[in-house]
Formats: sequence, C-alpha cells, structure tokens
Amino acid sequence: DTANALDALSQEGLSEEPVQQEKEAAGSGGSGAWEAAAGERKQQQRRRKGHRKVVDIDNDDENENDENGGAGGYERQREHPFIVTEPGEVARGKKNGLDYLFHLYEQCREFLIQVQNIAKDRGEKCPTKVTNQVFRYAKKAGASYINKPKMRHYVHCYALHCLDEEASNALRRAFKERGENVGAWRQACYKPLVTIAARQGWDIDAIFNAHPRLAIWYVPTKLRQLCHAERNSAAASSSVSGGGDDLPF
Amino acid sequence: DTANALDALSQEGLSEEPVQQEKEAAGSGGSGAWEAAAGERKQQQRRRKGHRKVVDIDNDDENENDENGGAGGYERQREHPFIVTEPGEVARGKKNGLDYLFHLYEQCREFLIQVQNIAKDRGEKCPTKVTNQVFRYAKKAGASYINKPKMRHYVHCYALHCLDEEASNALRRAFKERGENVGAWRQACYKPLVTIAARQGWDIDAIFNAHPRLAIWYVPTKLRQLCHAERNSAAASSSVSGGGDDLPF
DNA sequence: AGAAGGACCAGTGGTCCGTA
DNA sequence: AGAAGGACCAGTGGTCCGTA
Repeated sequence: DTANALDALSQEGLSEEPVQQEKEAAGSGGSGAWEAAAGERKQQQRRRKGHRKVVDIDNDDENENDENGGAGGYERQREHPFIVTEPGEVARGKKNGLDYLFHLYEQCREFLIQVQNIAKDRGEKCPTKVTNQVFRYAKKAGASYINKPKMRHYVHCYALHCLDEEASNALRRAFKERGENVGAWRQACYKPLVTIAARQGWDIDAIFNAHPRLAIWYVPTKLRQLCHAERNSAAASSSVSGGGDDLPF
Repeated sequence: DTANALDALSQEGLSEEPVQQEKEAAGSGGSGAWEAAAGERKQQQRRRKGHRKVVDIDNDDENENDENGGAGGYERQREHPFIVTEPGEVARGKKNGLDYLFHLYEQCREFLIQVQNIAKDRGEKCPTKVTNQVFRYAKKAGASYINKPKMRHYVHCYALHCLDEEASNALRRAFKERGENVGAWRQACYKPLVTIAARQGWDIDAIFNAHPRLAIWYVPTKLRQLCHAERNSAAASSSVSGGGDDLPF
C-alpha cells in the first residue's frame, strides 16, 4: 500500500568509496600468512585480549580464484546521507529525505513477510521480527541499501512516525526550519515517545507490540532505558509530592 | 500450584561420576602448549574442518590458581535416569519417574517468572521463553539438576501432558505395562501430538502458544518437522482421493 | 563535523557425542 | 544398550569504530 512510487524519493546515484578488496590487494607489503588469509577469513584480531595467534596450515589454493575479474577500478557505493525533510518533501542534491527513510522500514516489513511465507511453507521456524535472516534476504533480493546498523539506528524515529504521525510531522518541520542536522532530529525523537509511554503505563514493549507495523521491530535499548529512567524519577517525585506511599494519582 | 511436595518424587542421592578437572589433572603426559591451555580455554578442535592451529603465546600464570583446593577425590553428581511410571507412581531404586520429569518443567516456569520480574524491574528486555538465561538462573539458584539438553529432550512429552493429559496418562500406563524404556515412550509421544496438530490446521506453534504453560517452550525441531511432513502427505492423499484441486474436506 | 555500514563480539538456540 | 548433560558450533542481536 505504501507504493513503490516512493522509491523515486531516493536520489539517483550513490556516494562512492573504493572497494575493500581492491584496497587490500593494492596494499602491498603484507606480512605473511595472516595477511594472505585476510581476504578469506574474518579478521578476528581487532580488540582481542587473549594475545592469540591463529595460523592457517592448509591455505593451498583457496584464495586463487579472484571472482571479481581482476583490478577493474570499480567503486563501492554508499547511500547518500539523510537530511531533515518535511513530510512530502523530496531531498535535493546528494541527500535522502525522511519519507524515504520511513519507506525503508516498510520495505523491510515486506521482506519479513516474504521470509515468513517461505518459512511457513517449509514448516520451519517463522520469525516475528526483522532478524539477521531478513536483512540477508533483503540483500540477496537486491536491496543492498538496507542494512542492520542503519535500520536499528532510526527505529525509534520510525516508531514516532507510526504512533503519532502528527507529532512526528511537526517535529520534522520544526527541525528543518531551525536547520538542524539528522542527528539532532533523531535525538529529539526520543522525548515524545517517552511521553507516550508515560501515558500508557511505561510499557514500551506493549506499545510496540500493539502496533502492527512496529511490532516487527526490536525496541531500541536506549529508548527502553529512557522509559525506565523516566518512570523511576516520575515515581520518586510523585511519592514525594504525594507525601508517603505511592498513590495511583 | 503444582506444589513442592513433588520434589519428594526425586529419589534421594544421585548417580556419581568423577569430576572433569580431576581427570584432566590426572591425565599426565600431555603434548605441550595446547594441552596446558585446555583447562582454561574452550576446546575448539573437535570437529574442525579448516585444519587450523591455535597457539597461545601468553599463557604465563593464568592456570596456576587451582580453585578446587587440590585433588580431594570428590565426585560429580548426575541425576538418576527416568523410567516410565504411571501418573502418581513414585519411581523406586535409583530412578526418577515421569511426574518428576513434568515437575521440572513447572520449576523452569517458576524460574522464568522470576527472571521476568527482575527484568521488568530493571527495565530490561524481558524473555517470553525459557532461554539460556533462565537455565543459568536456575543453576545459580541451586537447581543444578535442571539443564538445557534434558529439558529440550522431553519438551514434546510435556506438551502432550499439557494438551491432552488423558492421552498422556494412557500412553504412560501402556508403555509401563509393556515394559518399554523411556526412549520408546518418548518416541511414542510424537504421534498423538501430530494428530492434535492435524485437527487444528497443522499450526504447532499456535498450539503451543495458546497454552499458557507450554507457550514458554520452544517447539522442538523434530515435532515441527513431523507436523510438516504429515501435513504434506495428508494434503497429497486428500488431493488424490478428492480427484483434483484441494477441497476443504 | 556528521553520517553510513562492515565487521566484530558476547552470549543464544540447538544438539552432538564423549561419558558412565 | 540406554541415558544424562558438558560443551561445542553456527548463526543472532547489538553496536562500535574504521572509513570517507
């Protein structure tokens, strides 16, 4: 129902960055076995504490088939950054607008439904949330612009859009007017959600689950923490003003 | 409500087996660095395909503190095996009965409820199923006889007990009479569940979720597969006997 | 500086298989 | 042979941080 017309909202052309493999291939002067295995294996080193050394001993011919057909200087693409747009406004320049952001959540929902149908058909476990499996499926289906960190990052913004579209729209207009960046707008989305939670007994999980389009998203940790903190301080101040045991008003 | 009186159903005293650490300490003549690290690190070798070699390079003094205070020959305890008992029957000898088995599921439910209350209190994510976290909590609370492989192994038996206690009781009496072992009884529990699923549109997840005491358990993979296979062959035979497109009868 | 997302990591669901 | 459960492993939820 949120039609594919919205796809047009994404600006044509993507930002570019050199591809990882190419840089690795170009980065000459590696230091032996580990370097050679880096393309094949995951790098398990970064923040490792145990000072462990991993050595591959049958690395024979696994890395010889370069599937990308040699060093043709192609570039990895990265989505344009979001900017704060009003409802209905299309972002100009190398930017994406917030209607497009919210549209990505609808797309994920459609991918989830497809994954669910396949699972039901096969008699397999059926996910109720947007899981890693769904992100993998989306990628395989060609929606390479969908990824987990991005979707998780803005879930609460989408939640406000679902739960109080008027408030969400007003916030967008206000932040656009003030020339705020996306990060500031994103931060500002928390507060109205906490207010909504306050009105509904602080149960943010119940609020998500009661909304069909929101129920498929995990409640973001920070939103959960904010609701919890606010509930406690609200209870504390009410018990002070109430002058004794907590009363229901 | 399923009172702690049932705890008495577990035979006093447990089977014994020598403790792992002791055996490892006793097993002299290891072969160098990896052997020395085995107590500290997880053994990552078993079925490994990649022919990888893992070497620890700062193994300095991590393994020196033997917390068990030396080789006092204490024994690890293991629960008595289950035998097929009738409802109400207490197992004799070094055995446990099936009422006790089902009681363990009730205990897990109580541990889950405690974990849920703690989580709600702290404003953390609240589990709806018996997860690893719940098994850990049970162990910490002293219920060392509860463990994940055992509980998962018999979930479908408990499911039958919840969904059709009469049928479950009849099956127990029949298998006791015939002198069948627990494994045979366990296998036999699948079929009546598949029959129940057939009557309810084959949705075994919905059947579990509709029952408050069962909803907290993951549907066992094998039960899910049996329902799926049976649904498909039922659909095939009905479309044959129906002589064309599937009809609703 | 603000932002997108590859890649990591601790802890999960699932159950094998070494053990008695 | 039958059974209990430690311990493993692939893939998860969560998000950091190297990247541009």
